[in-house]
Amino acid sequence: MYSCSDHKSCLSDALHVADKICQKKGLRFTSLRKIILEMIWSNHEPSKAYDILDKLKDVNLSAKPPTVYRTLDFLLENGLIHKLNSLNAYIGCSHPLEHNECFFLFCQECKEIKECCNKELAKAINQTASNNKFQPMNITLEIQGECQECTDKARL
Amino acid sequence: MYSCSDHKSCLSDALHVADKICQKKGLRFTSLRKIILEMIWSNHEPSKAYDILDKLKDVNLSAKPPTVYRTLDFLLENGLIHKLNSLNAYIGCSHPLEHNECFFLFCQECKEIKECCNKELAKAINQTASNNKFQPMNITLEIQGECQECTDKARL
DNA sequence: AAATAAATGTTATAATATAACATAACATAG
DNA sequence: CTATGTTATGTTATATTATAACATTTATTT
Repeated sequence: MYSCSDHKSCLSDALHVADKICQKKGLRFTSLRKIILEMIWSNHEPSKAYDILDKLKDVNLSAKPPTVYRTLDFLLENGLIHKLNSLNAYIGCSHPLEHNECFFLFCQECKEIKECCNKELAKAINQTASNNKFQPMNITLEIQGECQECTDKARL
Repeated sequence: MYSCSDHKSCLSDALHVADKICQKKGLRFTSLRKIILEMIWSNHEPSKAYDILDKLKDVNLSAKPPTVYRTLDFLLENGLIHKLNSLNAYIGCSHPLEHNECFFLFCQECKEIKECCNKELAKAINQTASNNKFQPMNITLEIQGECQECTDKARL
């Protein structure tokens, strides 16, 4: 699904923005936090907590589940990653600076995730909530399906 | 959130429709399936698998996790219940006969769920997917927040 | 340099879910 | 009605995801 012409810059941008955000908020972007964010950004596929743990053990023998989950919590709280509830997995946030509701397209073929923040859609969702006299606080919208590239490939 | 004036009929309707659907599809609405669907419909709150298991043990000493999960799978496959991914919980489907995309409002105060099938919103979601050249197959939309009643109560 | 706060280490366990194989109940063809 | 195949349930074991609670280390502030 993805055509990030240069994933290296994709990754380094993410780390740079994370650093910036932490500075701004007076938070510490420790090496553990950086390493885990780096792992999550190693590709555009969602990362599983225990896969992160396994990789982390290569550099940090003493890594254990709380090591990972605490760090994921930190990254989640600060909008640097998102949790995909339908997959029990985590993905880097593609625009942590300009944030509001955002939605996910997950291709079941190539396993890649695309984050899409669409104001029209956000409006429609808020409208639905308000029609139901409901005050939305947290929205999970995850669309599973097939991306164009994979559909095309299947046709060959 | 809910004002089903008569929950007994709410429940019996659900069981009746489930029976009808199984008959139509040539499936067996066994007593285990019926009991579990009944438990899920005992209120409008999402049910957790292991809570169902605990209750089930009162009537079926030998119940074990697969007993519950297999039955949940059956009910899910046949559109009689939905899984709420953001809660790891299950809720009865309020209109299993006329089905397409449906969305959920979960009140964090009273813990009740309202299923809302809104064609406008479904259209907006499909539009977003199609803008991204994406073929949607399965949509998870779960809105957490506060319902009117709970907001009002908090104001007292 | 001491006191405080924040981050990480560590042990244990909780909560959610599935794989694999055994047995029982039901459906149906002969 | 009974042998046979199929569907459902029982059973054992284990995988996966996540958190609680307390100890230690590292950083920050006084």
